[in-house]
Formats: sequence, C-alpha cells, structure tokens
Amino acid sequence: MAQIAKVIVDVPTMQTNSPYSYLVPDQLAQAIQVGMRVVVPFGNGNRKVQGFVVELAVASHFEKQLKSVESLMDLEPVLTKELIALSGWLADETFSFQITCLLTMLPNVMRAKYSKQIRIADSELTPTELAQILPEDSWNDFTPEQLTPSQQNALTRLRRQNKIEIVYQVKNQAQTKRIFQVQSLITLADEEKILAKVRKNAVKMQQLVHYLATHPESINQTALEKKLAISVATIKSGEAKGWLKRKQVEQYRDPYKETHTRTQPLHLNEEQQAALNQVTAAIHSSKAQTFLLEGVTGSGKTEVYLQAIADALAHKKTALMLVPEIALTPQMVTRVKGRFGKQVAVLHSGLSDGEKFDEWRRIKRHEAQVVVGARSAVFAPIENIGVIIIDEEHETSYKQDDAPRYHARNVAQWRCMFHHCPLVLGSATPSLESRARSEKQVYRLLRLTHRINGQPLPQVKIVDMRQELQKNGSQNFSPALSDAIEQRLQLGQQSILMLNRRGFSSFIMCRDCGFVLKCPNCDISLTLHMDSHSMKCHYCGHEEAIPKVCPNCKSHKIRYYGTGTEKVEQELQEKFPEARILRMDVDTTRRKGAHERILQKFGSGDADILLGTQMIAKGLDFPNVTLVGVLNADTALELPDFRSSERTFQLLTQVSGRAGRADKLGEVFIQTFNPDHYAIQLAKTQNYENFFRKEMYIRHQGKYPPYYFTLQITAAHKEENLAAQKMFAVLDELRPQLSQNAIILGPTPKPIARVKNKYYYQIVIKYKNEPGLHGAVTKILQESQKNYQKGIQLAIDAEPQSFM
DNA sequence: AGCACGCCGACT
DNA sequence: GTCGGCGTGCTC
Repeated sequence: MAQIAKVIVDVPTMQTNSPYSYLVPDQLAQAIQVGMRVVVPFGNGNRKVQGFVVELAVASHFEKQLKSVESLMDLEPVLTKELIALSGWLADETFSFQITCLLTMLPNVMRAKYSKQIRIADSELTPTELAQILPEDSWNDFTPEQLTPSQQNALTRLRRQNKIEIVYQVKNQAQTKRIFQVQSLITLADEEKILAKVRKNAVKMQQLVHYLATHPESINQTALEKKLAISVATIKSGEAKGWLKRKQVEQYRDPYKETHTRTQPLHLNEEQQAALNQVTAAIHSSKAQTFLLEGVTGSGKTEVYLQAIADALAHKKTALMLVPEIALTPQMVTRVKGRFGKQVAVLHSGLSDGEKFDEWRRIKRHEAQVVVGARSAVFAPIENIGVIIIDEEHETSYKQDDAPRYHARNVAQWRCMFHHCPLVLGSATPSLESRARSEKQVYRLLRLTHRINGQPLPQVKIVDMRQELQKNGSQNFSPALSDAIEQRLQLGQQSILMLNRRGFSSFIMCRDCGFVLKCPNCDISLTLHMDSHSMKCHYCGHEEAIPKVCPNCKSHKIRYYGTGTEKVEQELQEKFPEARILRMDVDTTRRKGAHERILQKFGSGDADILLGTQMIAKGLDFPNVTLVGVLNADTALELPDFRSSERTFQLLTQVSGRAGRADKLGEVFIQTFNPDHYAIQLAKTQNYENFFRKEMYIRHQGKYPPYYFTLQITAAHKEENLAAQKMFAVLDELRPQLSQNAIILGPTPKPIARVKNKYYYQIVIKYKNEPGLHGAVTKILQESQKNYQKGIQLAIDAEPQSFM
C-alpha cells in the first residue's frame, strides 16, 4: 500500500487551510516522518511550495490522482506531534491559518525562500530576445516581486506559448555555521626533517611547523591564525604539504559566550517557601494547575521561579520561563544562567536569525533543559515540561498583535494541560483577568507581601502639575523634582527619569494658524527627530524635511511642540551641565546590543541620570538608584481605552520599584495633571489590592473585561466607505447569531482611522456566553476571503489588548 | 499566493 | 475580427 503524506502547504488562505494529500515516492518512504518540512508541487503550474507533514496515512479521501512529494527539506522532524496539535488548536482559537501558526512556532530561517528560474524551451526564441525582457544575469534566480508588470506580462505570454519554462525553487534558509578545525599530522620527531625542507626566509611556515609539532590537539583555524599571526594561505599550503588536516565542524552561534559565575539557591522566607511548596507539589503530582504569584516589587519572585525550575530539573523534567522582551536584560539572563549554566537556552528578538536557530536546535536536541525567552519562546520545542513560568504576566507584549493573534498565557495553559504540569503567572500588578480568575478559584493565588531584607517601599510624592503650570508656566521639571535631581548629583547617587510614551513627542505646529504637519498616508502628526533632522511617521515610516515656513500660511512661526526624550535630554543638560546623562528610547536602542550597552554603562556608574521611555521601567535593578521621576504620568490615562487606568497603575508601580532597592531609601516623584485619579493615588501607596477592587467595580459598571469577553473585528480598505460598508455587512450577518445579552459597539472608525493609506473600521463585541459566536465569525472570515482580492482586509482579534 | 479560465473593450 | 484587461475559482 502506498504511503500518503498529509501536508499543510505554505499558502496562507482560508481555502487552503487544511491538509493536502500527497503520494510518498518509494525513495522517500523510509525517511519521511511527521513534522518534517517537504517540497510539494502545488496548483496548476505545479509550482513548488514548502509544506509540513502533519500526518502519514495509507489512504486519502481525495478522489483525483494525487501528486507526489518532491523532496524532504529536513533530515529529522522540526515539529513534535505536540506542536502540530497545538498549531491546529491555535489556528482555530485565533481565527488564523494553520500554516501561519506553524511558521510562527519555528525560527525564521525555517521559512522557505521562493525563487524562479527561467529556461528557453523553444529554439525559435533566441537568448537575445529573452534578454530584452529579462536581463540574463537574473535568469537563474528571480522573484516575481522584482519584476515590473510589463515584464510579468511578457513572460506570462511566452510561457503560454510554451517558449519558456519556469522552474520553481524552494530554498532552505536554515544554515548551520561551520568553522574549520586544524588537526596536526606531524609529531615532534618530524620537526627537524620538515624544517630542513622549508626555505630559511619562510618564517611563517617555520612557525606553523613548530606549532604543529608541539600541539597534537586540534585547534580552531581562526584562533590559530591569530595566535601565530599567519594567514589562511599559510595554513592551506601546510595542508597541501601534508602537515595538517582541515576539517569543517558545526558550531553553535552562542550569543552568551561569557561564563556566568554559578550561584546557589538563596534562603527563602516563609511566604516564598509556602508559595514554592505549592508549585513543587503540583510538579510532583503532575497537575496542570495555574498559580498566580502576586508579589510586591522586591519580594523575591525570581528566586521562587528559579527554585521551582530547579525542582523540575531534579525530577528529570524541563522548564520554560517567559519574560517580557523588554525585561530580558543581561541582568535576568545572568541570573538564570548563573543558576543553571549551560542547560539554559535563551530566545529573544535581539538575537540574529542564525543565533536563534542555533539556540532552537540546542533545545530540540535536548542539550538545553531550561528555556528563557520572550513571547514566541512559548513554542520552544522543549519536551517533558515540568513547569512553565510567565514573569510579569500582565505585560501586553505577551499578546501578539498580528496574525496569529495569540496570547502566550493561553498557549502556555494549553501546553501545561498537554504536559500535566503547573503554570506560574507572576506579577506585582497582575492583569485584572488573572487576578479575577484567582478570585474565582480558577487559578490558585500565592501572595508575597514582604520585601526581602524588609526594606521599606520607596516614598512616592505626587507633584500637581496644574499648580506648577499656574506658578511657573509650562515646563518639564517641577522645582521639587529638580531639587531632588540636584541632591542626587551632589551625593553621587543615580536617578532614573521616565518620559511616558514615545508618543508624547515633538510635533510641529504653526503658532499663527495652528497648522500641524501630518503624515500624508496616516491620520497622525509627524514626529520631529533630531538625530536624522527630519520629520517621521511612527506608523508607516514616512520621512520628510523639517519645514522652515508653514506650508499653510507661509508664516515663519512654525515651532516644535510637545516633549520628546531628545528635547528633555537637552533641557536636562542645560539645567545640570555637569550631569552625565544616558538616553534610552527606541532611537538609541535600535542597533543590536545597544540596549545592553546603555544599561551596562549606567550600571557601572558611568552616568548619573538614565532618561528613557517605558522600557526603563521593567526589571532593572541598580542599587545606586535612589531617585525615580515620572515626568508625565498622564499620557497613558488620556488614551481612549478601558485599560488605560490599569496600564498607568502598572507602569507607575513598576517604575517606583526601581528606586532604593538596596540599603538606600528610595524616593519617587510623579508629575501629573490628574493628581486625584485613583490609578495615581493608589500607585502612590503601591496598593494593588485596593486598585483591583476599585477597577473591578468600574469594569463591572462599564461591562468590560474581565466581566465580559471581547472580540474585535476590523476591516481595512483604501476607500473609507468600502471599509465601513464591509463592517456593516459583517454586523448584519453576525447579529442574528448573537443573543440579546451581547453588546455590539460600532461599526466605528478606529481612533487612528487611516494608516498607510488605508481606512480602518471596527466593531467590538462584548459578551458573556455566546456559543454560536466562534462558528459565525469563522464563517464570516471564510466568506471574506472572496473579497480579499478586492482589497478588503478583515482582521479578527479575540480579547484585543486595546480597542484602538 | 499564483495560475487558468472566461468574459468585455480598443486595437492591428 | 483578436489581444489583453482583470474578475472568479481552484489548488492534493
């Protein structure tokens, strides 16, 4: 009986979102396995596409003649059965395609590159004629995107006339790094004999011979080059003379080469021990229990995680720990690597594709038992999991905002069910969803209420900027904050200043007519960038020159407005000329490793003030920091989003925790125009529990999560009314499927209605129990495929992070 | 996605 | 009359 492979092909559409059957040719029958990538012919022209084998069977329900698998792309499966099952569930859950989910789970290099080759199939067509259409140097390798429409048409015509043949290629990008090792073939006894044959002035050759004679062990080729200051040519000629052998060996690109000093488990206090005991009990009894570890900043959550991981390892199991991208600082990596050494694999966006691939392979080959990583690390190919930990579980970065729109927490829960292991969600300020679930006993609540070392929480002072505005006019630094900074400078202590959001940025406004320079493609104002001396759009990347006169009224009084980190940095430097300031924002951290370098510099005391955006609020631990200033606490509050209070509270609580962690008492200044807002007042005392009660009441009143589930449907189109029409059509179709209890908001234009020249309209459904909703939405999505060619894009986001 | 089939307008 | 525009449907 012929073998049949069920393959998910790399064609991301709704119509092709199920496995296709292919015959397995005899020569592949032994090697093919579920989870491998294959190349299969697909569609009318039999173009080659990448696919994933999700099942091997002996029969297919497909009536017509099956095509055959072309080739295998892997020697062993890249996906486990668990991950294949997970991809199917995830596709359904997030209203996305299974192929999109599969590709999301794997390192980028597993994504095939497609290209085409052209061959003359009819002697009537001369190469010169063809070269007029397409230059000869790209005959062997071109992609449709690089062709102009007229080239495209000409080639299509020739192909229909059978004058040319198009050969499709699927290129595997997954390359292992290979280095040369040099192995000596001579011994000490040979040295004299060989040296006699080497010319007297060939100093390098003599050195090489001497080295080889005295070093029988093999050495990295580049290391040898450095050591003897010789070139590859010398080594190669040594090889030709038979003195040495060069061989290629595979090498991991290890992003964390430096060895970490090993640390020992710390002594736990009573609360930590009690929390740990509950988690380890679940590990031992293989129970898929979710825990919520709520602990004030500095209460030692990380130590509980580390000891839970140690316990899993002691029971011959593995562990997965997720950390927000931004908190995946060298500090955190050092802590985990320090405890578990080479058993740790790290996955985050700062790594190159090659480095990620290598870390991934270390996990796949069971060379790493502990995985630490950002959101997508939740798909790490780790087996036999003993515990999954999600640190700072309230972080919005755990939700992916493009397809598949998954939340790492839900994926982790699925994997915990699969592996029968506990999930630990940790935070000082849990998301309301998680905290509410622990209230209902769905999660088990573990609380850490004491800071280790018993240090007091920093003193938080709220500065009313309304009064400051009246007294001193508009400014970024209140006298209270300025004095505090001055004091730290004199004491030689460090300060962290946070400017909320990159968005509170400098835009340009005409003082005469009020004209604001906006992006021609998007509905937002352009931001001034001093580093490139230009105006940029944060949404589409549009860039233009800084205007000298107002384009509207020709006035010269067109000025900067608002505050960006660059402007604050300038102002700060003027105020404190002697201060050494480090700025950390999207612009200064774009380059690889820049993030680490800035923190390293600050940590080693090379700067007095660290000025930055949200990214400085998370997970940093610098003992010499005794002052934290939040320049504008309000910007997040003013956003039209039901989570804005929660975000503000979390951010302020978190950034306050950066002050005075060691033996020195910390001080925090929060500048705000809303000093009486409950999110700000409660952040002052770091009273999460009170904030939770208050915010839950407000969510209840407004019928928002966690009392209601939410689903957002968005339509996008170049023409505003088509996007709107589509949303009204969706609404008409959906409404009969919903009960009276469901609440529908919209259709409305999104708060930023136009991005990249497309208009966005959305509806949001708030519901408690709508069994028909999932099916109805899936159906709408399937039908909308037909409209896709007309340029209408429909996006569905279950539990969106914001309605904006 | 990409390719073929099929039905309408402006050209040799 | 045909060439080629792109709307529609299918891909094991």
